Amino acid sequence: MAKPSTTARRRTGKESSETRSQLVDKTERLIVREGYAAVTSRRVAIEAGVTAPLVHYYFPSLDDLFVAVLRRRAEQQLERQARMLAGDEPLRALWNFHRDRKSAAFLTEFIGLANHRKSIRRELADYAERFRHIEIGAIEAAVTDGRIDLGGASPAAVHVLLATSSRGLVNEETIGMHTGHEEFYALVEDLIARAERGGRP
Amino acid sequence: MAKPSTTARRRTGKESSETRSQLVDKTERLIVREGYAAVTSRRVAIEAGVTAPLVHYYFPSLDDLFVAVLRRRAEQQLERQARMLAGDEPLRALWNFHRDRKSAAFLTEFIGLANHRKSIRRELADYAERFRHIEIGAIEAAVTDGRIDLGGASPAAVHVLLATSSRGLVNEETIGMHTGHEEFYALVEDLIARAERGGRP
DNA sequence: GTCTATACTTCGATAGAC
DNA sequence: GTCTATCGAAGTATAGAC
Repeated sequence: MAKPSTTARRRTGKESSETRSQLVDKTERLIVREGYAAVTSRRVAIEAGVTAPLVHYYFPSLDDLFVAVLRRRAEQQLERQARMLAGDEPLRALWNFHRDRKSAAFLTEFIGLANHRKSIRRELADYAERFRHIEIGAIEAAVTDGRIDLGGASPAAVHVLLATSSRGLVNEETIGMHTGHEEFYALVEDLIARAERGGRP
Repeated sequence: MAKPSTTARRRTGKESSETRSQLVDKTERLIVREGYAAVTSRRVAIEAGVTAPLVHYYFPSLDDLFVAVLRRRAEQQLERQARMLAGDEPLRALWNFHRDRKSAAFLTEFIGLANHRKSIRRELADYAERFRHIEIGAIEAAVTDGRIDLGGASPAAVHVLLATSSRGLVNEETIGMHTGHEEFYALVEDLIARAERGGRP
């Protein structure tokens, strides 16, 4: 992959532009379906039915485009997350939230991107920490209210368990792995059911 | 990234070649340090101190190079795995084995690669399933022998938990996330200690 | 077995017309 | 706001000399 430049530009499209929004749409699709390496200004342009220079008009560098995709998706997910956590069963809600295939694929690609692009790493880590703090807070609140009982386990630890394993499972399924998955799902179901009916073993 | 060709070649370097081995070495390093997107025939050639066409002499396409790297690493890991599982504490051994930063980074990159390259997907899934079956077998044997007690949990489920969460934790650490990690490590330590001293809660 | 030379493609990005 | 035209760099891969 060629090195992106860091030069500033004079003209840049407005955030409110419909075309700009379309470019972000198509890029997000491309990332989820074919991976971040499939994202080139030419390819995005074709998908959106415009020309490559127009992509650079809105996003001077490809990193700017990646960051825009990340921000939009993260803000949407923060809203979904808030609705999700409003319910009465935070553990089950979280588990289903993280098991979403598109979310897992999206996050996997951005972790890969972040591994060698500093500007994306900072942005991704900030968002991911925000999500985590909110979700841990929801679990803690449910424990305090007596709605769930983790049997003494730390809410933070339980959250890390659900978040990392769900992503891992989806990754494995994507490449065709299945061994142990059914058993693991049963284990998580059991843990959630146990916590939500009061923590008796 | 440009499309690799699938054309066959007439001449190809021998597996025993020292140069070939160096190319696989440098590529592995590159993948772990900078990600699979950093692997190009020119870049690998520079790292190994040879010319780009020589890379194509040994590996007609870049996919062939990736597969060679995967196979060599997997075979080395199968040997390490066997030594690891020969000990008396299979759960702790597995946990440390999977927590290895290089292994986690390597696997993360290949999962990303496998998501959009069929030949690599098959190869990776086959190896990963081999690893998993062997490790589940070791856990099952320890349960049967009475060396550990999982409290009724499935060995397969426990293995999936350790394997996926360890990889996820390393990924998160790499981009600078830490929230909940300490608590999660404590949780896993507790689970392992409990299982290895006989399963009492 | 290794290298030079090179064909050909695609990339990110820019200038400037419309 | 969108386009055509284009630059220079980098990509995969091959042919053929040594």
